[in-house]
Formats: sequence, C-alpha cells, structure tokens
Amino acid sequence: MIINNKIDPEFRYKKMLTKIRESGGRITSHRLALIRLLAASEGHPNATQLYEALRRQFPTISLATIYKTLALLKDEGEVLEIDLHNDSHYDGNKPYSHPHLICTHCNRIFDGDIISGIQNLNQEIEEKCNFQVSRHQLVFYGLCEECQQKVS
Amino acid sequence: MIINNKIDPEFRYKKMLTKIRESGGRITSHRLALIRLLAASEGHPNATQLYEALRRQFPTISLATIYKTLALLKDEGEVLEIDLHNDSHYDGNKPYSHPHLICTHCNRIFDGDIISGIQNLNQEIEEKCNFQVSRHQLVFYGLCEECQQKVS
DNA sequence: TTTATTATTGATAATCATTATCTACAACTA
DNA sequence: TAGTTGTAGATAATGATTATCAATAATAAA
Ligand SMILES: [Mn+2]
Ligand SMILES: [Mn+2]
Ligand SMILES: [Zn+2]
Ligand SMILES: [Zn+2]
Repeated sequence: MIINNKIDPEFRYKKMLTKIRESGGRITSHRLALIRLLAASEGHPNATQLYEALRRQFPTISLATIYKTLALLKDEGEVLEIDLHNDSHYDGNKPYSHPHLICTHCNRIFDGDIISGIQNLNQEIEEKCNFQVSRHQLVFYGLCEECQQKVS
Repeated sequence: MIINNKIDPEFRYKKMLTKIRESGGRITSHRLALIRLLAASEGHPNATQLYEALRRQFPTISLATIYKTLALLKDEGEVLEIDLHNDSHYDGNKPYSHPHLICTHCNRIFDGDIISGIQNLNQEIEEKCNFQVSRHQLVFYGLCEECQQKVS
C-alpha cells in the first residue's frame, strides 16, 4: 500500500470516493477528476494549480468547484490543508498531520515524514508544557538538494 | 537577560530602537509605544489587537502604521511573524524561529521553546532529506492545561 | 534656534485568495 | 423514466493586508 514513500494513489482515490458517497455526496465527473489528482498530490498543489490542471480536460470547470470539493474532503479528513501565507496547498495522499520542507528557491514542497523525531515531540510537549496535542503543522524553510548547488 | 522564560522586554525594546535608528529610520511616539508592546509580546498579538491596545493612549493611530512598523521590524529580524490562517500574529520578544502551541478552545498562543528536540530535527532533516534548513514555523494545535479540565 | 530635508503618518483605495449566493442542471433513486 | 435534491458555474462579497499620496513631523544642517 506504500510505494516509493507514497500511499498508493489508487487506494486513496477509492477511499475518497467511498467517503463522499457515505456522507451522501454525489460523484460528478469534475469531482472524479479532482480526486484523482488529489490522490496523487504531486507537488502539493494549491486550488489555482488544480484548477489549471483540470481546465484542459474540463474547460467549463469552475474555481469555486475546486474550493467546494476541497472543503468537503477536508471535512471528511481525506485532505490535509497546508496553510501557507495567503496560499493554501493540499495533500490528498497523506491527509494526516506531517512535516513539510519548502524550498525558498524553487518553491517546491517536499514531504518530511521520514523524520523520526516527531512522535517524541508530542509527548515532550504534553509532559513539559501540559499541553494536549491533537494536530500540528510543521514547516521547514530552506534549500532543497538541487537548489543548494545552484545557489552556492 | 532571561526572566521567567522570557527575554527582558527592556532589552528587546532598546535593541529594536537601535536597529531602527541604524537603518535610518525615525523614532516616533507611535513607534515607541508599539515597540514597547512588541518587546513584551504578551500573548502573541496580531495587528488588530496591537491597534486596539494602542488606540486608547493614541486615538489617532492608524492600523496602517501598525502594519508598516511590523514590516519594518520583520525586515530587521526583530519581530517574528507567526503566519496563521488569514491572521498573522507577532512575537517581538523572541524574534527567532521557535515552536508555538495554540489552544483550539481559548485560542491562546503559547511558546513551546522549552522543547529540546527541535535542534535535533534540523540535523535529521539535513541528513535524511538532504535539505538545508534556514528557518521554520512549527505550530501544535490542541488543549492548554486550563482548557483540558473545562472541556472534559 | 531656525530651517531644510525627507521619512512617516493617516485616510482611503486596491489587492487577492477564499466564501457566499443563487439558479440551472445533473446524479441518484424508486 | 421521472422526481428529488445535491452540485455546478457565474458572480458578488468578504476581510486581512498593501499601496497610494498629500500633509506632517523627526532629524540634521545652518
Ligand atoms: Mn505532504
Ligand atoms: Mn513566541
Ligand atoms: Zn529547490
Ligand atoms: Zn486553552
């Protein structure tokens, strides 16, 4: 089910469709296409990027539909919103809290869920701060491997 | 210089004034008052909260002035912006990257810089992801000590 | 102290991502 | 196949933050 540090997009696709059906939602062609994109979440796209990607095949699709479907999936816990400065990006492949690495040079967003220290953090916070963590958004800014060479 | 897990506000106040002078900026009464607030940064206020706090003593102060001074101090590295969903909050007491704990019940923002695991994270990211970290924004959402009892 | 220079102010318009609104339409179901 | 109703697309509204600009005040020079 995990391929190349990524959950099988096909599995995620079906899971999202099921969740929508179970909540009484309808499956439209536009939703199908959007969910297919989100299931892979290549590059953690934002609403506009998803809109542009879908516009070719569906010229009549509306940006509002993107936002409404994203909100729906977020409510169902099937999409993670990465809240950046006036620009939300989305991960439908790993809809749970996990760290992200953002390159300040090429602006790409990488998954940082290989990092092992995260689990311990929650526990340390609960012990030292008496704070009960339910979710988190951890963002690290810097230079990705490729850009380190370009910039230096 | 560190009192009660907080940098001496007086020290921060003087440091910010020096930085503004050094960069050719002028010291106005409104800036003085705002910097005094930021140096303590009680509760990590946002622009509107700073505005409301200063309005009593300075009825003619403008929200634009708050934003412009915040941008100036941020450029000088003397204020940390905590970028939340369409609502930036500020820490002028600890202007460097550090974790924050946000209570989803009372909405208060706590400092989480007691946590020791952070230093190790950057190193782990550089090793495992080949990503060179320059700054971060780490936000943990959950229930503060007081609210855990109220909610349960 | 007086004057000249120019950064800063406050009022207000502009921006821009995201939401809300509303009617025609299409997805499900009996 | 028709009826019910959730959804789509167009567009207006929202709201935090920025940009604009003439009047003013902070600083330095005289
Ligand atoms: Mn991700
Ligand atoms: Mn802080
Ligand atoms: Zn890069
Ligand atoms: Zn609380």
